Amino acid sequence: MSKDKQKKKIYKPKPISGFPEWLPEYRVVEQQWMDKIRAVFESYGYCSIETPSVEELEVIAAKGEDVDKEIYVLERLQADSNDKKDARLALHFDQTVPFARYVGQHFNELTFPFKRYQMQRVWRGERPQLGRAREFYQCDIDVINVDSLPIHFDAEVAAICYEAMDAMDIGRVQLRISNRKILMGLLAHIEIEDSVGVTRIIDKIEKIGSEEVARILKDDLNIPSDQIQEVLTLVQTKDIPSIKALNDEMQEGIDELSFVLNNLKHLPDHAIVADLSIVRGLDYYTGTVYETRLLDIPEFTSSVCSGGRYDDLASNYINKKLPGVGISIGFTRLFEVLHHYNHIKAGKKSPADILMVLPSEKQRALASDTARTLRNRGFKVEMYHAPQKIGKQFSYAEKKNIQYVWIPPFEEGNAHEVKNLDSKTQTEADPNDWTIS
RNA sequence: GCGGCUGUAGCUCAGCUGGUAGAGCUCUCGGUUGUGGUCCGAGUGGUCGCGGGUUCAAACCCCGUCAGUCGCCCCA
Repeated sequence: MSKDKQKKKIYKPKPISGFPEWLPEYRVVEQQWMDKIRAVFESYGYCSIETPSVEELEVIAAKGEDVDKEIYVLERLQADSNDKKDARLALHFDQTVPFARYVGQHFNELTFPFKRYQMQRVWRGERPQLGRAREFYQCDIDVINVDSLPIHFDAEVAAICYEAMDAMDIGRVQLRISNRKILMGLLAHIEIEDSVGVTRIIDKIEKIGSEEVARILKDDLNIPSDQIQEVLTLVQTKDIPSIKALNDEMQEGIDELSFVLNNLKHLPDHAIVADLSIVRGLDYYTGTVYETRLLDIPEFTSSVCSGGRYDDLASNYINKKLPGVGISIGFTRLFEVLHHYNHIKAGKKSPADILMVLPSEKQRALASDTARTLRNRGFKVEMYHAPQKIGKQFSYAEKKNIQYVWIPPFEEGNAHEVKNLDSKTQTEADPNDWTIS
């Protein structure tokens, strides 16, 4: 062994911005949350599917040029010069598009209405910020049907997502619900052409205020003042039944939204609110739209759970009309934001219930047998890795948040003992009938 | 992709108007014989983001570059 001073070249590890990872004590919480979401989704009979991380670029890019710049494409480091260009693969940037493709592809094998959930990572090449990553988990739940889909599903998916978030102990959340037909109906009635442009500005009303919205609509889009007033008045109305429909589209939107709200009456008061300023950009949404706020973290104003209804998302892939409605829980966003504001209590660093002390090499077989007995009885038991000083073994248990330290007899004929590190009590114990008290 | 701010130990940071690096926490070991969190002691750990320039001398000044971060666009 030479004592050379020359150091090994170390590549200094650093986090990759936008690609979050967690220490064990937070990862365990992340998994618990996912389990809870899954349990709630399944309690309503939604099944799980998983699609590949990649889709053909053509499938993904179908959504429009605006998202193009956010798409990561997959490429081998040394691509052959004769690789086909038209079969490029790209990482999916949401789960709705892959879902639509999936339904189109497996149409004949699925039972409709098809209700599924999907909890996977998605990738977007954006500038990362708090609550905005480049690789993140979404928990999508959608229902899709042939020809038409009953409106009560619009209420059901909202109720499911509320229940799922409520199960995670993340404080109060509020779903804000709107129906695009109401605003679009008005815009059509007053003959505003650029509905996409208008809705995009309206979407910012809470962030920049109604005066600023009015100014932009006037200065940038040349909308007449009286029309702006009409739009702003509508968008700030909280009392849906009081709205006067100016055409069929508006009436339809009002009816649908009222129905959805009525079907969510069983939820707590703060949980659901109508908000006509929610329009969700220029998406494929055609009716109900949702956003969700964390009421206990007012500093964070972005939505943590959004979605809506779409008329025929899969029409690109199959010659059928397949309307659907769905919501996506922004899992990583939720987790990151709550972690940032210290709303997440760290979990245990180890899943083990018990640390089995290894008194000496001679007692390894005994310790190992005892551990096996306890495992067979359902306990999670970690064997200490070396016959080191007992103090060291205790401090290891302490550091890993393992509550019980099991001490096998140091000498034959003596009793086993267990110490509870929380209560500091130590008692004799039999591995065949000991229980956590 | 565009604009503001920031890059010193694993983490949080100090380092005065340029004189070749420090603290706290973490981590490792020790404070004797079979018992953890506290306390005490010691130790490991830094091409001062990277490259160039000015200077006798640069963590500090200048230029460039990269990265991070906040805001915008957009969105979960």
